Amino acid sequence: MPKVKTPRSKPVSRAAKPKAKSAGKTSPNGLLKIATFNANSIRARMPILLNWLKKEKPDVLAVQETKVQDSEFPKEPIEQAGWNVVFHGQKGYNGVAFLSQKPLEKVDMGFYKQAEEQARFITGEYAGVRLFNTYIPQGYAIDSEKYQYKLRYLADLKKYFGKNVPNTLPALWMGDLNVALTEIDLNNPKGNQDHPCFHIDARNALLEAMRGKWTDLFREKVKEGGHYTFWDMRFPGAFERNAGWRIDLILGTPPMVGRLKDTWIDTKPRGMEKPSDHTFLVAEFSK
DNA sequence: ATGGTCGGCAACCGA
Repeated sequence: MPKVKTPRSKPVSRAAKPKAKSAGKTSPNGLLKIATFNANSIRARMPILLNWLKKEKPDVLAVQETKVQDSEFPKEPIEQAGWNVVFHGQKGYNGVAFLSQKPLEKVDMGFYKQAEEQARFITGEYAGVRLFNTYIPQGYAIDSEKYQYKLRYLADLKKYFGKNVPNTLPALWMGDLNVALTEIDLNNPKGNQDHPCFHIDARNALLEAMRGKWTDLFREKVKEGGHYTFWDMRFPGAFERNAGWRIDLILGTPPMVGRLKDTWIDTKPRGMEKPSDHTFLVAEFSK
């Protein structure tokens, strides 16, 4: 297959933009800045997380795979750094959180009853925008029960959104969706037809959950491939070769598509501390 | 690359 060799730092990187947004805690450009990050353990990623917040000052950061039960969640260092935080997790696996400048309102831990599903979903409202933060099951293998669980989870979310999110509501659905929607959203589409994150049933399940309601905001602005948010750590040099996947997404309802000003994948935090396998995705909206 | 590396947590599971 043709290898898409895109230098990670070139397009859509923060470095290419004028640096005028660094003073004060609130973005001086007056935009609503929303971000998402799969931390793969929030405790292991605390330095990179706090550095990033200090530098980027988003209004809200959605975090997935916190991998910590609520009693062990590192609430104090986050609050001492000046951020509000709500979270829900379980021991060792999954777990989601919102870090925000102002407290979120109407926070709800989930629509499911089981602990695992609850640890994959959190919602709240910020500045009149309803936010959904999900960690979609990875699926393990397409012939496994875990894959069926993934498809079911996406089908259940579709129902939930159908009931709770009218298209006129300003809303964002973000997180680790664990699905690359099209061939340009992963480095090796031909070799991953049967991968649980690219298999046609997973793609269709996410498309179905999105249909008529949710727009992939990064793809709305950036039409070329080669921009990824995840690189599998098990493949040596995956990051350097840009052998990645765009599976972390920020989706918006029509009002938020209209308000979208900019969106980018931040490659700069890598190397600051221990590297992680996912990186930050950001979107800015008019208020 | 039919591989390998992390993180959690204490033997392997999950990504």
